[in-house]
Amino acid sequence: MPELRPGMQHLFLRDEDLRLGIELLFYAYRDFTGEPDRMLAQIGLGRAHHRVVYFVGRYPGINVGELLAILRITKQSLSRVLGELVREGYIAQKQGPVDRRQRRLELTEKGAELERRLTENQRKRIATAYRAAGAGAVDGFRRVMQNLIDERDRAKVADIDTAKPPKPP
Amino acid sequence: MPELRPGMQHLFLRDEDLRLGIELLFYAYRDFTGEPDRMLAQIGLGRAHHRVVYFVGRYPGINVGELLAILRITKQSLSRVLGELVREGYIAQKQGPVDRRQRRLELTEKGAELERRLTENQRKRIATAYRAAGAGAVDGFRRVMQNLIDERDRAKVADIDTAKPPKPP
DNA sequence: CATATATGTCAACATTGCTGTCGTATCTTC
DNA sequence: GAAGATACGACAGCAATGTTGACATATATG
Repeated sequence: MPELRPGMQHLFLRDEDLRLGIELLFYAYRDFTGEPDRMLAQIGLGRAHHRVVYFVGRYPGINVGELLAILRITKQSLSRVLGELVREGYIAQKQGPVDRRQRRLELTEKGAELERRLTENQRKRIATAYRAAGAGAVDGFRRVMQNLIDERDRAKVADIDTAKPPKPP
Repeated sequence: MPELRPGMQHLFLRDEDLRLGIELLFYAYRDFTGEPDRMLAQIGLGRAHHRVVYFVGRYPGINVGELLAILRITKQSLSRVLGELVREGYIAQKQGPVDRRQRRLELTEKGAELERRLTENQRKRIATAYRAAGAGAVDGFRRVMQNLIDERDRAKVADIDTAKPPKPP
């Protein structure tokens, strides 16, 4: 490593350094989603359902448009998944209090329980990795990940220091 | 942050800290794959093709079984994607020199060119994020990501310091 | 009232995973 | 050399999740 001063602009990056980053993302994501996927399969749901349940739990009262902006899928794709979750009693819809065209989404008790089961797994994986890597590493992890995200969504993922309340964008 | 000493075992992790990690992985992966996906769509290929082309480029002469172990998909799934890549001249197969049941895979010139175009995009995104986050952050990023990966595959992603030659597992 | 916005819906299609089954070539072992 | 294991390929069918395109309805806004 040429230097260790953070903020340095002249980082010397070999092809191998960059490929390592690419591969870390591939393997980490593969394993991060593996176990929840298996749990979901047992109740006839998929990863897409997890995403919806996760973000509805994260931002209670979020509306469909905001969810679409986070997931970056078409409303038709979301509609199918969301419809199933509503029909099966995981998610409840309420008319928007100010704009009545909106559907504000919330987890039911059943939905909250599913979300806990699924996310608990990922929470544990993260916690284990954080502890194994150490607090200093966690900060670096966050900084790099933030910068991997498209600039327009970077603020959406609140940094721990600026600790914003979990509000929809 | 309670401490900054790496290797610390008593990291205090709030639910919010862990959710941030979960979300960073979601958003980063979403954006990391976005642009290559769009490029692939234009030539009638998908993300699965990118993965295959990437790892064949990374490990020239890799055989089917090794590729399956990396991708963690069934051979039937791989077969479809790999077959297309071979038929369309992106990948060449050679009989294994010692075990003739094996197919050793290699990129053709056309395949190497595709791999360059696709991966160049991700390489740039990584490089930009590394530079924005600083060299110290890069090290932390790697440590956390390594620990997110299933233990049995952790060695597969060589750490930069232990810099193993790119050899198939 | 006119227009824009938020959402839902129907239909058709592509990609990428899965299971199950069978076949062939080749290696290994007794 | 025969028997069994292994590496790979192929066919069939299915499910999840994404896409486009078109159209409908309710509500907000000017």
